[in-house]
Amino acid sequence: MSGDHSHNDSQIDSGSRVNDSHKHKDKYKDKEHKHKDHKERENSKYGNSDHKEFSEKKHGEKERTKHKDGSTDRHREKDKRKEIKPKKEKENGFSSPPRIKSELNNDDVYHSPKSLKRERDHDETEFKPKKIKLENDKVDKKAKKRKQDEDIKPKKTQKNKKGEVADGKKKAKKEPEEKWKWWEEERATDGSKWSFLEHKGPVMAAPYEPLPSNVRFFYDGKQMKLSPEAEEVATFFAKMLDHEYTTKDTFRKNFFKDWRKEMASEEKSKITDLKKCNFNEMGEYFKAQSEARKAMTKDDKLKIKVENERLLQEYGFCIMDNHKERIANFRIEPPGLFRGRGDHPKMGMLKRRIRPEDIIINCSKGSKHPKSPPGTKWKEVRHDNKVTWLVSWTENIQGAIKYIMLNPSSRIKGEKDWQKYETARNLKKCVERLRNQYREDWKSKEMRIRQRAVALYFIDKLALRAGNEKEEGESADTVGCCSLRVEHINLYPEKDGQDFVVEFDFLGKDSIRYYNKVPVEKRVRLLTSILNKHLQELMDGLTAKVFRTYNASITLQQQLKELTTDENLPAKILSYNRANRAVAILCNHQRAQPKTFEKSMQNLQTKIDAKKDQLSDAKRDVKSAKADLKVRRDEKFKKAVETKKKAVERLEEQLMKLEVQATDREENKQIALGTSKLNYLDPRISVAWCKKWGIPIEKIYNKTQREKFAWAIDMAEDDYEF
DNA sequence: ACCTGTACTTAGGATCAGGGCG
DNA sequence: CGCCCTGATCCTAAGTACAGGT
Repeated sequence: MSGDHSHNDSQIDSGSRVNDSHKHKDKYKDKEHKHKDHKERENSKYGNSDHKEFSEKKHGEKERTKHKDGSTDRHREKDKRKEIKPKKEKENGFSSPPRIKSELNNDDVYHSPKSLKRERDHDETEFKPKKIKLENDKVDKKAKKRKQDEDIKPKKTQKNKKGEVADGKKKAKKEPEEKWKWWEEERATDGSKWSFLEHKGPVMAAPYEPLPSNVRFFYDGKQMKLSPEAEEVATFFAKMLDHEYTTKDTFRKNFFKDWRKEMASEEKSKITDLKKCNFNEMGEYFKAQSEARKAMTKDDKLKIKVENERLLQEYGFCIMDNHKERIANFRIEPPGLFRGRGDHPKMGMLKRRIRPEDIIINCSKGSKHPKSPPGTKWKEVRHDNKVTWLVSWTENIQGAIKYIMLNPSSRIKGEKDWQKYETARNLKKCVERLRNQYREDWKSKEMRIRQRAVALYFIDKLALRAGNEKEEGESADTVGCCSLRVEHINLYPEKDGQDFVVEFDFLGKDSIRYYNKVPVEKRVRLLTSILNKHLQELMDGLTAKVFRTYNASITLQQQLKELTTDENLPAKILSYNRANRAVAILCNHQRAQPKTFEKSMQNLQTKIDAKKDQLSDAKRDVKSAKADLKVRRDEKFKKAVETKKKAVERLEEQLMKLEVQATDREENKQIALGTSKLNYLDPRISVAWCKKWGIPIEKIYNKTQREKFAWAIDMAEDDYEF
């Protein structure tokens, strides 16, 4: 932790969220690339009470954006043409080396990638996508089939479309057909998400099993038998006994209030104070259960595994348009106590059991729709092919709708993902124009324009999230760009040798702290709907989040270019991870340092030391073998020398691997790479990199990831340019 | 203009499983 | 061969975006 909380002491005009931006603009402009962004962040999930007060509310107007037809089609047409990009490219070729290397603990050294990335990108000029009509005229390359970047447009057409409804019904053929390449097919253009959909419905939560009678509950020291309803809720609490949640006031209060609602009337009149409740036996019981589970014979474990597999086979797949597709979450969420993240006002509330009567099923009219459990009814069975979900219900804590949808490997998710990256690539083509524009807009005499421009600037430069409005008191107090409040920012005319530094310190999504100091200006206040409306006018399909995708992907591409050296494989992988890490830092993807981190680091160090010892022994052996050889030139000794040398080499390689691993792990202790890899990085960049350097894709993507990115793995060539 | 509801992506932590190791 | 760690998977909360109604 950098522990730098200095922001509180020197309040420079915190009230001036007013725009006097332009004034400093020019200098910023020029020095932008020389400054270093200090980016530090600390994990402060759950906490950080200093962020609590609201000195003001958001306000402002909201606007509606009408546009868009169906949505899917949004990007359709434009995406049709394929283009061949000229190799060129060098995103922003410029220096400002990211010292990814030392980023940790060196807050003043590490330049958050964003700053490097954008200082200038001359793309625009250099980036001239030509829309080449011809099919693969570009035979050049391995005359492969599709060339990387024809945008989302699929070329290999096929009939389907209307025909689907019909054939859909005939049960997808044997299915596991040879890996279906949906990306080679046409997409629907009418806003429909599917033509045929059949599934088995959700797996309901297991019914409550009352505790054995020897597991007792005590109130005020006296044993008390609870009604099953009250007992079930009590077990939820008992299961969390050693979690710190149960010590929090809000949690306890919410829990107790909801618990009492489930009590029978005598229970309710007796049990009036949570502090007098003793759940220990219950807690112990569950602990014992989980111990027992761990200790099960492998036979029993196997049984469970088989059963799970059966469930998966039966409920884990659906038929959508002739293909059997994996469902992501086919189980209904079981009841329990709500665990919000951060300082959530509703933590501890009872998340109630979902009954069939709460559930809406969505499927094809002509399909065999799932039957509700005996004696029950679904709330509704509908046939809406304008949406992708199979099952939905309304959750009782926030009143939000929950859905069962398909796995990321499915066509329906994959297409959308692909489209997302194409939109980001479109942004690449006009990002320079947009940047010039918002810089111009800083000078506008209209406050709204200036605010909008400043917000956009931060979203672009710092990859902040949009910051939708939230209902106060309904969830943790977190913000994004458009909802930042004065107390989240401090302005310093001068700090650490830089002029006009803005210091951000706020809790973002999931109550993850964002802390960063950056030279720049202004303050913001507007609604995301207004911002997005503006963005939409600038580029079809553009919204605030596209900037995150764009900046993440472009940063990866650049960093890979910059960091990859012609070394051994582990070193290359390290480079990849560092490039990935640069993105994760940009996007502020954090994780709690693993509890076992120190220990595992030590273990690794022990291994390294041992390896070093072995190595020096081996080296000594080589020497003595050589000496022997000198004394007596003889095949046998010669061989011995060779063998020993080999051993040294092997050990050196192993040592190097371990050291790389240690470096990687250390640099990564508080950084989560998975989120960006899964959601922000155009997978084609990674695939191309692997191809270019001859690295097996398995080193970068695990099985699940390869499934999700099958489309990219299949289509990207080594020269793919984002 | 404003509000509400819906759909879908993004997110970190909890839990699980299986491979390496003493 | 059981134990320990790690990476994979599961879980579901918390975001973004936009439509539609008034």
